[in-house]
Amino acid sequence: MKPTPKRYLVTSALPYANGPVHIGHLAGVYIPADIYSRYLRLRGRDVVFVGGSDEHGVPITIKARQQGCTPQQVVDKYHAMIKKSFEEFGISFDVYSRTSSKIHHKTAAEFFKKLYDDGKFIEKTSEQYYDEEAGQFLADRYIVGGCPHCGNEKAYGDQCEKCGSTLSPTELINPHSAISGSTPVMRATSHWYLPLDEYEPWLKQWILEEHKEWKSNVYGQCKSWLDNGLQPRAVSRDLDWGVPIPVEGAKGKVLYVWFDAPIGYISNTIELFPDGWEKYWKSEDSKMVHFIGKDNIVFHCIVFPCMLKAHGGFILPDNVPANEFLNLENDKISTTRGWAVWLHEYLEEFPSKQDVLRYVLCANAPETKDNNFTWRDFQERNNSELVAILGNFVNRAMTLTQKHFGGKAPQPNALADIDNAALADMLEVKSKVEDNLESFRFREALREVMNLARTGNKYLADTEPWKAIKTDAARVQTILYVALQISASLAVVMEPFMPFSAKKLRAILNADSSALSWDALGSATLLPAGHQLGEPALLFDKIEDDVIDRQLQKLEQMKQAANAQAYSAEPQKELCSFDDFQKMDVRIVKILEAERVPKSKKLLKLLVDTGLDRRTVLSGVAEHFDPQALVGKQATMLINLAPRPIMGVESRGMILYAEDYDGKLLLVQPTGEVKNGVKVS
RNA sequence: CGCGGAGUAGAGCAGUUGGUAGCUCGUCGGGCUCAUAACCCGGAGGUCGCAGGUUCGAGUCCUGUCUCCGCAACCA
Repeated sequence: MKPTPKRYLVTSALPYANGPVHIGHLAGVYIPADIYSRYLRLRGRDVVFVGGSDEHGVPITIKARQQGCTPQQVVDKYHAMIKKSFEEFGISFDVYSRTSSKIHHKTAAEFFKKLYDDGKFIEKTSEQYYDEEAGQFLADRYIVGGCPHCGNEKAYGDQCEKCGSTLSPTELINPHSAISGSTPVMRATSHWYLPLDEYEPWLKQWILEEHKEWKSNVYGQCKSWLDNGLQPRAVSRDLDWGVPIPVEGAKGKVLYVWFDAPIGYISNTIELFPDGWEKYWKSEDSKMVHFIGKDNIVFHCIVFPCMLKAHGGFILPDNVPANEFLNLENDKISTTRGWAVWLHEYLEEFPSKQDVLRYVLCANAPETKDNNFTWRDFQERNNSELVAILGNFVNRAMTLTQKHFGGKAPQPNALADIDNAALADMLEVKSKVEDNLESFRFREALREVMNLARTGNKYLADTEPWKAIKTDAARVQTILYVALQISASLAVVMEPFMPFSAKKLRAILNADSSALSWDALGSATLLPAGHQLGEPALLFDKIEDDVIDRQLQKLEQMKQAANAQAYSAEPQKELCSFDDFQKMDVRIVKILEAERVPKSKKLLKLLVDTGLDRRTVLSGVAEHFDPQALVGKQATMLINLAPRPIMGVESRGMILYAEDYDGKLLLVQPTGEVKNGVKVS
């Protein structure tokens, strides 16, 4: 067992400031990080919880171009939105800053300079595509062209999404810039690289040997990268938005965001403690924990530690409890497809229900695997857990005390076994919650909180004070005293998870947080006899079906709106001659048989009657059609396309489909049945 | 055979070092009536993706296999 650290440095992934934050961000990163930080503070530990917006990188410049504003305006807008959302949800950052800040630019530049001066980088020159019209080098993703493998016209510079093959920009046929549409030219540019490969032996020792306790998803992911061998990574880019490279001859170059962003953790700590930041970052008795999502594992477990190591003098993360992803209604959360629950909108529709969402997202957090958020589950957990178990218990204890003892905690008498058992359970909750939180098992910790409320309900059901009051008021004094102690303990233990409701409960109990300290959690004297309780109120309210139905409708509408908005008819291709057209022999054919090609995801093997012969055609549409649904249908086919073997089967022609805006495929058919083999011209 | 993660009751999820399969919701039956038709007890429901193997004993370890998710442009 390691000694208790002197201080903690808790970081949470910097959200990218090109959009608002949604429930996935909250569940994966910010709620666990906040619970952890709040818990540590309650235990009196020295903790600094660092957050901030990541505001550099190409996508922000693209967004600015699209919206006709400056990148700074884009990040100003989203930074403000994101920051506000976090505040409203009680994410208790000690500092929430941004990477466009002066301090960050200075810190990141100095960090780079130190590594540069110490000779930690290697410099390489390469040829890259340059967009002369936009006046900038193009990231792979922003070069579009024909896929050399499948002929897809809209393949990206790094990958063709149609056939799935990995590409490099130079392979594209007729490449053009996604920014200006112009044809890019090759131009030489030099960049600095961080030779990650040189750190491999050290990383293997540090992670694979010394951090076997990391979560399996994190450890496994790291092991995979290390086993595959690391490559040097460019730390600079040709771009005008970011932290300028602070060396001679680097005009027009900025730090690559992956290098720049994690330094934001340091910058933001400096902003908070200009004089005292170093002890958090450079003292071996500090413990650093990074809260991130699974997509960020490589940066926080491999790249950033290498940067810190190369720089020297910094501590390394003690743990990186990365979460998996949260799905929404069985579908991947996606900004572009409009499939998300945005925090700022949630608060408009569920005012002062931050804790309900905090509760649901923590109880169902994707700690070990991707999980699913559904509005029905949200309603269910609110109604049958928060309302029926937690809120109801507190309310029972309160109303009984109100009714029989004028709202004052009664004097307890001799404790029976059942009282002692309840108090013992209550005391145990403290160590259970602590153990779980220390090892990042947040959902389990939260379950212990709810179990305490369940214990309370059972205690009341077993002791039946409403009956006992008729015969033995002295006994009821003890019972309600115990029930009130459990309520008070709940107020304490809820605090990290549901800070708003904890505060409300303290008001109901008329006790402040100094009386209800974490150290006193589980104590049988949290509310002394004679203590005057506050005004009774309900902790949580039921959520009705119609409210949930409205959310479901809204999601559906957003999705459709996003799809419709994303659609615009493609521009006309360059002119072709009548001769070119005449070369194509397009016919109406009938599909006779259809079956899936074994081992393939997308391919269907079709037998068609062309009127001339019967032949086999392959079609990459298995994800869109049930083979049987195609049998017997007429279709339009290019019959003189050069035969081509695909996965060992020769395809002789191509069936034509119309692709709707939402990606759905439709057969192209004549409006009535015609003879097989008639020409389309 | 690219790599990693995951596949456990109707649904959503736990199962830390191998030792009689759990939790929440739902469902069925009973109890209670202080409580936001809330609470408490009990029952039914799983061959732990599939097939082998190691072991006295495996959801838990090993091998093979199927399915889903993710994978260093961006994205938690």
